[in-house]
Amino acid sequence: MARGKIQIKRIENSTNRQVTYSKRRSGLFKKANELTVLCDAKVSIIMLSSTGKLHEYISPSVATKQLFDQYQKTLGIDLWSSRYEKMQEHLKKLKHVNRNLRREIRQRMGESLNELSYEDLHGLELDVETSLKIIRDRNYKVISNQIATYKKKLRNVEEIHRSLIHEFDAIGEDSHYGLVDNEGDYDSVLAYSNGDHGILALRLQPNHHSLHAGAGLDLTTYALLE
Amino acid sequence: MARGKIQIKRIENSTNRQVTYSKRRSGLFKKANELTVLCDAKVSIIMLSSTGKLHEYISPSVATKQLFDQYQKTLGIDLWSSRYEKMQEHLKKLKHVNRNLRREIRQRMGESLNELSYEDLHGLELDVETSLKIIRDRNYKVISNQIATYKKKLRNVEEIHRSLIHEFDAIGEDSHYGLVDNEGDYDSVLAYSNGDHGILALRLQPNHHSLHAGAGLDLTTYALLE
DNA sequence: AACTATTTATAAGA
DNA sequence: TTCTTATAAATAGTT
Repeated sequence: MARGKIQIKRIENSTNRQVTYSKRRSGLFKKANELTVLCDAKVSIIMLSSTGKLHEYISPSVATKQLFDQYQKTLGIDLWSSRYEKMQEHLKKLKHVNRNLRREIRQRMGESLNELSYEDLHGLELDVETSLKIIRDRNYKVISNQIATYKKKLRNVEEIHRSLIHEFDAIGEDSHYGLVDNEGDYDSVLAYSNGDHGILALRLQPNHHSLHAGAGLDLTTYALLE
Repeated sequence: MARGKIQIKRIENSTNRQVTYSKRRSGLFKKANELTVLCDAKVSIIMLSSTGKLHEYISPSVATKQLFDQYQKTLGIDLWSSRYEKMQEHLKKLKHVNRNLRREIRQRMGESLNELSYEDLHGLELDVETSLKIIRDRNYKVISNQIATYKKKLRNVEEIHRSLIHEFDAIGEDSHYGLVDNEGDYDSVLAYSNGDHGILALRLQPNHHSLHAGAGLDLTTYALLE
């Protein structure tokens, strides 16, 4: 545009290209700024040079995001926002659900009961009662399974023990005392397994025990099983 | 730039502003295109006029999104994606929390107990027992408050009734029979209020009642109160 | 980065 | 809007 007309085509000389890029870029930005001021417009320019460098112009008082938002809104293009909004909705719903879940737990724990009507409060009581019953049954089953396993193990060991004694007697040896010590251990295991009669009773009449008595019994049982 | 210099400041005349916007816009786009070709650059221009109209220039062979992606990548600027990622993280966390909350509720209801260790199962039992106790106490309190209110109301009515009878007796009239019928209603209300002795007993020894007996009692009480 | 001859953009008017 | 045109501004090539 001066000292000779140029063809609008790629400048092959890399240095020249760089220089022209720099000059024209500032020219473009200046024009953009004038336009912004003169016409009260919002302008965003993003440029990437052939060498990968990035430059941008953005009208004063306009956030790039804001302009892009309007851009999308105007063109109806899904750049990101529709996905973004869907996510936001999803988030909102999840938060709401979580709030409700928390409230339900709190109420099942006996908090925030003021919010409940008579009917709901009563329903909650029945519900928690049922739940407790189920949990107790489960607990009983787990414990009695354990005990059954121990009993079975015990019977096996006793069997082996008896056959060993039988063998020893048949041979007529006197290495007997060492085994008597072990027999003491078997007895204590037997004592544990006898404990389940009490638990069985608990199950058959679970509601005749006070809460703490029941809890205490279970605690003891656990201690025995470990 | 011709036929007189102008100040770079907002053009107040709306028509002139529009015209200038249009002219300069095409000028800017032309320059942008020249820059694109001459320097092998990628350019995106987005403009919003003061009237809200949007125009854009985008270098041939460059998708806007692609350019924005590079823009973000190059500058590391949070256009959307970092916020998007944060949201996604947030969502993930919420979902996780949600899952846990649901599991807790299920377990408090006696489901999915397989996942629990002995200790946890036992802890859960104790926990639900405690919760049930709290809920029962609360239930009792609500009910007894209601009963107290009814009693108070009843006393008022009785008071009025007595004074009425008194007045009638003093006057020596014989409009007595009609009131006897009403007295029957008062008695039945009295019967309700006496029901709370049973609930009091429940509270004092709440664990001596079977679950279903307790529930039944509460149901009856509600029926009476309604 | 500065200069400047020339091209280009454009303000005002039609 | 578009065209015209006098003039301001941009800039290619040079230093």
